[in-house]
Amino acid sequence: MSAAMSRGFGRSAGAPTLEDVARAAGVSRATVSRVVNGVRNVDPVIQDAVRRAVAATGYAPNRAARSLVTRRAETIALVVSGADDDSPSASTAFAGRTVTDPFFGRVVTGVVQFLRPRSMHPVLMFAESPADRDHVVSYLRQGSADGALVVSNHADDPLPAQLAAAGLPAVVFARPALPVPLSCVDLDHREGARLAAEHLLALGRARPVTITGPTALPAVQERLGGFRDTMARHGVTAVPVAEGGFSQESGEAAMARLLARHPDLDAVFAANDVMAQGACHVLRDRGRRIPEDVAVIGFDDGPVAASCRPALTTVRQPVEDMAAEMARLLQGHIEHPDRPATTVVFAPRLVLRESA
Amino acid sequence: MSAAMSRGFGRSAGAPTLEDVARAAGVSRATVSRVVNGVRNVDPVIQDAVRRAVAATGYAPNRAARSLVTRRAETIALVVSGADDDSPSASTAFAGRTVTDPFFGRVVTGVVQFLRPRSMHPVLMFAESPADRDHVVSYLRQGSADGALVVSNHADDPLPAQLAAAGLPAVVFARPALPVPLSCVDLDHREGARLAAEHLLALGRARPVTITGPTALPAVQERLGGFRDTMARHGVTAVPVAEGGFSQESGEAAMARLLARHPDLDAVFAANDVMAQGACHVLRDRGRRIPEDVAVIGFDDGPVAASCRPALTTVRQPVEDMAAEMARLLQGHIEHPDRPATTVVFAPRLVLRESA
DNA sequence: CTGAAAGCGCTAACAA
DNA sequence: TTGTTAGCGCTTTCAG
Repeated sequence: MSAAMSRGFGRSAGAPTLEDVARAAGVSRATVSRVVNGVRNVDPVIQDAVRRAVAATGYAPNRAARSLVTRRAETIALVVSGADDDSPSASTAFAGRTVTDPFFGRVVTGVVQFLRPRSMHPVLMFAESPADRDHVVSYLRQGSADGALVVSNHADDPLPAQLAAAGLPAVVFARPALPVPLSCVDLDHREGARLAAEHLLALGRARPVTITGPTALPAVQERLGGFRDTMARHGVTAVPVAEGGFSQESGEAAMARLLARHPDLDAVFAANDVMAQGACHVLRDRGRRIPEDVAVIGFDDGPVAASCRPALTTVRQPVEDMAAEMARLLQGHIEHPDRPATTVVFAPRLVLRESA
Repeated sequence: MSAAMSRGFGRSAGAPTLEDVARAAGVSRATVSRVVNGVRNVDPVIQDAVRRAVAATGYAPNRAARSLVTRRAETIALVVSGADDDSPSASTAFAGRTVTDPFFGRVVTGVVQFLRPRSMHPVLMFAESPADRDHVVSYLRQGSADGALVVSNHADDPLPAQLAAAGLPAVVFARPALPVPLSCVDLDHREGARLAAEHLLALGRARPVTITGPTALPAVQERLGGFRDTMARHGVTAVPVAEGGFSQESGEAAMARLLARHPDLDAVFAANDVMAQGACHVLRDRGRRIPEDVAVIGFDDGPVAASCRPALTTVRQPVEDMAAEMARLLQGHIEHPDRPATTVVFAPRLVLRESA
């Protein structure tokens, strides 16, 4: 018996390997591998012996070694792709806005909901500069992740196109401004706006205004279009608009402008809950009662909607479901590389609370 | 020239390997490896040739292969470890609460702040059941990640102990209820509570009450202790207490109870901002003006603190800095396995806004 | 049904 | 300074 063997399982330090388990069970590496990976055609008796040996040695398969041969990382990247940030503090500020955004938390929730049962976990990445985007691409090309889930908060984010060009599996949240040959999940924004408009109309409001998000976003355009069209169809031809940036401050500013120009407004449709909340603050400060004097409807139904006062009536976007669907689509593309890109559109729902 | 070689770089499909680059540059694999990894002692001229070949072939180093030999995943796990969930919907509900919690977003922000410059990315994991925790441990033992950053929201989370027992590098956010030989970052909770108490005292409030978090948490105990001690030192001997669960609803309920028993209260110190917000709602509904009739102070200084009305005066916890420090500590433990565990305590700061 | 053997792509001694 | 070589631990034909 060699010195090495007399040391026990052949290694004094380091984790036990297949080799160690094989020796302990008195079989070959191949057999242990088959048992560990649940491949059929293994004698139950041997199977048992192997399992015992695995437990005895405390064996854990080495992921790198496995990936090297299977060519699968069993990991996917969840990329938050923001606008290019030109500010000097870019490196420290980065996606703080986004990460703190409850919307992001809901996306994570949905993605994890799908991944967890499959024992997979997302790698979080932020891309806000050309260098970041290249990094994401090379991360995937290195095989560190099998595919990417992209959530952009910028209208013409170049990342989806880069990913598509590199032939990497990816799925996008919300249809990009420029069409890209990638699968994506989206909401029927027009329908959401219609829901809001009809509710306001049913409430008898005839002087509505709307606070939009950055108009470069297709989603923003559709919400605006859907709202106006529905109002027009019911005889309300002019709907004053103020553009916001999805932040509470921008919502406050937009509301203030709208109030100055249209003091007689009786309803507000904001492109997201956070801006709606900002609008509520301004409205209250100006002495308007909500919903008596002014009805307010938000969009998203994020955590703030229920926790602010008055609680927000809003158009719910099933973000968790959408995110889970993204993960499902991505898995499909990873397993079937030539599956064509598809778009899955979700239906919004009006959630009635106190503000309208 | 062989058929294989005439096909170009030797492979009709698959990503280019070191071998391909070496051939294109007319050098050995080892040299290419040195250039790619920035190792010195390589002739500048050759270095250039290699770089050119890398660009020409579109080479990207295979992470699995590298990890296999370096024994480093260059990845760390960010684990959100919740209480065991017994509800039937556990698998779908999981850490939704936590992920949507802005606190979590701040942790991610801080961790990424440290990791990003190092081109590393965190893998998100949730652990809420014994099975989940075992999974986290085996994930690390497989070498999928080099270490773990643990954020528990449960007093006696067994995960830190499991990690320590397995000898895996890990750092914990907030000192665990049971001492564990792991590094951790924490806040000086007593000091934070002292800050709040002194401010209330300076405001002339003499009938304060406090809404705590789950009292099993050491942090909660210290905030309570610090608040009471400071009050006592200034002659306020009895401070009514109501226990909450960190949620807005629990804050509302606690406030209602307190109000019923002590209608003459003139100040509230809540263990977090969310409960403080809930308290404000109840106070307002009962006709109390804030801060004129009742001064309210929260804890954390999360996103809600600034966005609710009245904006919350609160004790700021530098979560981002703490999270970044966690990552830094973890890196130290990964690179120097026998470095002893340490605890880094951060100082809180009082942020004055409108509520007190 | 099981074992032997050939790599996956890369790094790191060790030679030259 | 550069090349040669030996694996890292695993999966997977291919024989038996």
